[in-house]
Amino acid sequence: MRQNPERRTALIDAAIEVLAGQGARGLTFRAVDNQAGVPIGTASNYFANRDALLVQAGRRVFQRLDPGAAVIGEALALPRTRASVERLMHEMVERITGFGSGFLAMLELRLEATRRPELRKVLTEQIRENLQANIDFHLETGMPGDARSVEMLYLALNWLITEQLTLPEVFGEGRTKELVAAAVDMIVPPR
Amino acid sequence: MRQNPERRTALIDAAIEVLAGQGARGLTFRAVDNQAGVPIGTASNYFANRDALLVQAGRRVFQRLDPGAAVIGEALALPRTRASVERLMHEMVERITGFGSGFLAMLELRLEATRRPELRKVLTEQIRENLQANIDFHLETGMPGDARSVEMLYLALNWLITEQLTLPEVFGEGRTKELVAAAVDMIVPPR
DNA sequence: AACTTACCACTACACTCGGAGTGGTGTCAA
DNA sequence: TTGACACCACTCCGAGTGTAGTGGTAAGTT
Repeated sequence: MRQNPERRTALIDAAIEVLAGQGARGLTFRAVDNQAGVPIGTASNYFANRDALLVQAGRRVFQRLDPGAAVIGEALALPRTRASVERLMHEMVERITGFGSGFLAMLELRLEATRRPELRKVLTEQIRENLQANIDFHLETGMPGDARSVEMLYLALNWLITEQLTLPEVFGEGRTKELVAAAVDMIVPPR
Repeated sequence: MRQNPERRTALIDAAIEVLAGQGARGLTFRAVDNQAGVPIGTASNYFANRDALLVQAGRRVFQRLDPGAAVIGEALALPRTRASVERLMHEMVERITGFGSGFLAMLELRLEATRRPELRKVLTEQIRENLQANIDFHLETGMPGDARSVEMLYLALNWLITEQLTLPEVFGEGRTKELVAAAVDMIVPPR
């Protein structure tokens, strides 16, 4: 088992691209090697089997989807109004949509998790943490809305992103902003 | 190309189960044959190729997810209140969750649609119709809320179902009812 | 009633493809 | 000099597709 960390990360990122681009069906060691531009057989050396690759991809996706400190800092400077929440939600949707392959890979992984208990455990943990962090941040900053509001935004916006990434013509990409705004308007109480 | 319609339907339904159970990766003619309990090679005789099978599965899922006339009739007899909407939404979530393999298959198909224009066309069409029918029904019956409310419920409840079917421990299955109720409370205006 | 046509279930198989894994060699750095 | 890793070649194996072929059955025809 090889240990070069940069190379390992590069392989995992390649796996994410493969997952998004070719689906779980296309995720093979060879495909990862090709995507990463390394010689055939390399991924074999870094991951004991396909399962290990999936689990590590599962962790990595969330790591990359996380907002940076910059976004957090910016949020702290905003007034505690519904308009700010709207802005933050737009930002989040933009950010995630911008890393579309990450979100699609996560969807693929969710479906895989149906059949792989270990992967399910990892994803559940990551998502719970993520959601809880969002709730805590929201409450601590004193933005309008409670924990329930955050959960609802989580639900609505996740499917909005899913829709726009998988079947963009259902709503039309132009309606994204409008729908985000509507979600916030309905879910977050005015202040 | 064989034409026996019952058998064809049985094969497509088998394909849906395979999609849900083993993912797009596992969807092969052989797997479908096994699932349907017919001799190996049968699916080959009914579908020109894997694509055709996917597209037909795409249509079938929606056919089976459709509420029957019974549900429609029941809805018409309800008072035009938020409580009724809540009840209808519970019913819908129950119904879809009850055909979990159908919903999961649809998710798999969505992801496949990313790479298959024809499948994307079929799914987009089905979903637009479906959503529009929901909106029309809602408006015509005079239930509280407008088109926007229906879209929001669509967003939130779809992801709720996704969450419960793929990573049930994130929220816990026990919270489904509560979350549906919360969604309706926030999204549908009181009347 | 015998014949014919058509359809379909079922079987078998040839052929291809692609992946997994392994062992070996070269290379660089400690 | 030794160990770790990149790179490469090669083999084994399983799976899947598509097709050709066989037998049976039902309906229609003369």
